Amino acid sequence: MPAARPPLDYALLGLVNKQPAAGYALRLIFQTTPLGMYSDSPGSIYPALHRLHRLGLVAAARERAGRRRRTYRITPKGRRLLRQWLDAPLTYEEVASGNGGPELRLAFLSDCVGPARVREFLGAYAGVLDRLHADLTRARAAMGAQLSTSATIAMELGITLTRARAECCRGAARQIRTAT
Amino acid sequence: MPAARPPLDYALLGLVNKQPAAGYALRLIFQTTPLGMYSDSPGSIYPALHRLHRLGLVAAARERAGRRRRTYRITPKGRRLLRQWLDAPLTYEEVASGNGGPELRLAFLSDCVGPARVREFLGAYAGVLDRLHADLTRARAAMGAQLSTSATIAMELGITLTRARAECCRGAARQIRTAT
DNA sequence: AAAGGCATGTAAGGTGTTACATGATTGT
DNA sequence: ACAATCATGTAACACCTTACATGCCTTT
Repeated sequence: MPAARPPLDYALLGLVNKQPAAGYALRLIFQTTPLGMYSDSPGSIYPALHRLHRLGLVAAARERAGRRRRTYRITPKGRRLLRQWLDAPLTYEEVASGNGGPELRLAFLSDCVGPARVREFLGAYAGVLDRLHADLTRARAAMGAQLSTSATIAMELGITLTRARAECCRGAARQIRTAT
Repeated sequence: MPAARPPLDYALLGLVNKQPAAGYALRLIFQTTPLGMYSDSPGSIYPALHRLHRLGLVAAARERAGRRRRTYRITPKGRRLLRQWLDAPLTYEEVASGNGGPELRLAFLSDCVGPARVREFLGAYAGVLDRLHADLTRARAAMGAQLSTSATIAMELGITLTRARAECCRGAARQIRTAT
């Protein structure tokens, strides 16, 4: 199996999979959507596209007409890697780490798999979130009174949002179920 | 003003500010609390402590009795930097970037400032979240139908959680207000 | 013709990750 | 004595950030 790539690579791969695009257009997407958590600066996007190209995950094409521009599209190899990343089971660590990994995968899921898999993913996500919620609740009980006021608030915030996230996932999964 | 430090440095600074601790104990904290979003591996914690020491933000002390261990405590200079980081106004970018910056600051806030400032921070956070919520809602409307099913779900998830976060903040702020 | 946005690129520096390595202390 | 845990450290590598740099195209 190929080596794991950084999140930015998967974000780019997912975007060019949906539709071929140039670096600048991808930067704009990062600036104007909730994907804003990723870089958006030329110093990270262009090197990332170069290494995706070097790895054979995307193909580059110069455009003749108009502006000097390099359009990238995904290759079969890139599509395989993307698919593999999307198919990987959700781990507790991935969810607990709190980087947007699961959401990123969710964003691209429908471009590669059917609604059944999306529903399964949402169910798994909700399940892991339940476990995380239980652990956080336990941790809060253990730390109890030694937390400061604002630390307690931060903790409660984390717990509440974990629960809300799980409920959102279940709600979305139900909608998919009824729509199928 | 001193240069901005990476999030891990502030996390460590906030922890040793509350109570002096050794590297290993700090690692355990990262492993067992919602701070788990930060490293926890020896290869990141120890170098981070070394550079905090080099910068004069923490002081190190070998323990004579028992295990070979190096306990770190915050210095006045470190406390100033921590305070400055906590006092900095919340920016839209900090909130939108979606790394846990605001929550990290919140976690340590009560160790340095009074409840009035905590309340103010929560209010500001809620306000920025409202703006972010409006922008996300607008972005969803703009992208509209060109999103896939799962991408729509991811988008809705982000919007819903942004709102939930704002409500949590307001709820917490109210509790502080009544408790004062 | 000038200005502003489009479009890409690179270099330096710091930082996180992974893997490896060492040794002391405690428990059994 | 042995194992597990405590406790720290380093080296290689890839990555991101920042800053700088270039030039074309479109608009005014």
